[in-house]
Amino acid sequence: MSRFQEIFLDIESNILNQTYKAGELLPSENKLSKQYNVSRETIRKALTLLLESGYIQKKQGKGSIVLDVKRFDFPISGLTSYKELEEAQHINSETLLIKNQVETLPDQIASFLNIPPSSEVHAVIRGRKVDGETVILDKDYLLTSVIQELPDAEAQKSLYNYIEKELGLTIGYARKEFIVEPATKEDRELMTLHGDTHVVVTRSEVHLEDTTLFQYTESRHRLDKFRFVEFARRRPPMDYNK
Amino acid sequence: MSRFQEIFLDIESNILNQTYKAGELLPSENKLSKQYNVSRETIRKALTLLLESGYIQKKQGKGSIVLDVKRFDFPISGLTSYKELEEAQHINSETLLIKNQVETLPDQIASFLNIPPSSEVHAVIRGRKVDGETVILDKDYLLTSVIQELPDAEAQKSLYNYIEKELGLTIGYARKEFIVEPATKEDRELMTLHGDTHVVVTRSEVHLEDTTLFQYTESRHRLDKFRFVEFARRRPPMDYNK
DNA sequence: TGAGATTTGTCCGTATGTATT
DNA sequence: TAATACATACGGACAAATCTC
Repeated sequence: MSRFQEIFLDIESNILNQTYKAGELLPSENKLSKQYNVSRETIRKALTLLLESGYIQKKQGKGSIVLDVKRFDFPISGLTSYKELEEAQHINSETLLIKNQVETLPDQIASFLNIPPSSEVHAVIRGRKVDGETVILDKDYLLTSVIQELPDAEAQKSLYNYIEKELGLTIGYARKEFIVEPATKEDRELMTLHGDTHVVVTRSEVHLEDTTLFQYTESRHRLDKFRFVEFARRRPPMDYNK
Repeated sequence: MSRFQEIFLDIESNILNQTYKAGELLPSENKLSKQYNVSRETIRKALTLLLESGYIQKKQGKGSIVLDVKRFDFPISGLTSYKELEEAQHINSETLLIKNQVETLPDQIASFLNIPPSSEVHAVIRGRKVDGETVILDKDYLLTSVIQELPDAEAQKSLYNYIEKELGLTIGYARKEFIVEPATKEDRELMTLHGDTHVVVTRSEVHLEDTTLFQYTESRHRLDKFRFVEFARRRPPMDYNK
C-alpha cells in the first residue's frame, strides 16, 4: 500500500477512536509531514482522501477541522456489497439462493446496457432474509465471457468476494439508479411484502477496472427496509448552455 | 479560477461535445502538459476531477479512457439545488410558496441535529408543480443566526442562489438520507398523491464552508417522480474490527 | 489598524517505481 | 527488451486566507 493511503488509514482510525475529536483541528500539514516523516504533498494526498470521505473540512489559512462523523451510521454509498454491509452494521441475515443458472440476457436489459442481444450470462436470484422475512430480492446477471464459472456455494456467499479474491479481478466503478416501482408478481411471491404496493429498485451496471462491463444488478427492497445515506460536497453549478 | 479547474472544464466540454469520444484514450499526461503549457502535476489534478465525476477511467501503463457518459441523464447527486436541476433537465415546473415565516425549530429536529432546542429559524414550505400536479414538497429550516432575512420573493425563486449570490455565503457540504415513509395528512393535503400510501423522503443537514450548520431540509417526493442516479467507485472494504 | 507568523492552495521540476504494449 | 504511460514521492516557491499581538 502506498504511503499516503497508510497515513489516511492511520488518521482515519485516530478520528474514529477520538484521538482527534470532532470540532478540533488536525495538526497542520507541516507538523504532520514531520510527524510521519514524509513531504507535505504526501500529507495533502492523505488529507484529500479524508476530505472526500467526509471526515474533515479544510479551510485555507486555518486548518483541517474534524467533522462529527459519529452521529451518522456508516455510509452506504460507494459500491459496497451486501455481505460487507451486513458485517459493518452487524445485521443478522440469511441469504436464500433462489436461482443460479446460465441463460441468455433478456433483450430489454441488453438494449439498456447497449450490448449485443442474447449475450450469455449467469442469472442469479437471491433473497435476503431478516427476522424470518424476505425483505430484499437481488437479481444479478454476470457475463460468462468474464466470469466463466459460478458455483452455487460462492453465489450463496458473496459475489464480490468470489470475483475479487478468487478470480483476482478488480472491480472499478458502477452507475446506479434508484427508483420506486409497483411490486411485480415475482416480488409478491418471493418477498414478504405485507400487502405493499411498491418496492424500491436499485439498478446498476458494474464495470471492471479496465472498463469492461461484466454485471447488471437489480436489487428490490421492501419500502421499510430501504435507507440510503450520502455525503455530498457542493460543486459550482454546471453551465449547461455551452 | 485555478488552472487545473480550468483544464478540467475544458476537457469536460471536449468530452461532452465528443471531441474526445467514449472508448478512446485521452492524450497522455505528458502531451496534455505540453499542450496546456503546465506541469504534469497540474494535469493530474484536472484528470482526478474527471475521474471522480465519472468521465474517465485511468489505467496505469495505458492511459485515460473516456467513459460513455451520454447514456445516463445528468447525475442528480452532489448537492444540486432544485432550481439548478430544473434548468439542467429542462423541466417546466412552477414553485408554490406555501409558507415562509420565523418560528422555533421543532424539538424533534433540534435533537436530531444535535443543536440547542428552540433555535429560531425561517420555516419555508414550497410545492413543486409539474403539469398541474404538486409532486414534490420541500420543507426547509434556515437558522436565523446565519440567515437574517429571507424575503418571500427570494424563497419563491432559489434559496441557494439567494444564499450564495446575494448573501455571499459559501455552501460546503451536506449529509443526506433517503428513505420511504407513509404519507402524512399534510402530504395528502398539499400534494397530488392519487391515493399513494407512501412518499420518498430525503433529509439533509447543510453546512457552510466553515462547517457551521445553517439549514435542515426535508424533501418529500411522490413515488413516481423520484429518481436518483449515482456514480460510484469501488473502495476496498473497510476493516470494522479495529 | 496593521504587521508578522501560521496554514492551506497552487504550481513547478525532478526522480523513481510499476504496468502496458 | 525497450519505449511509453501512469503512480508515488520529495522539496521548493509563492499566493491567499486567517489569526495573533
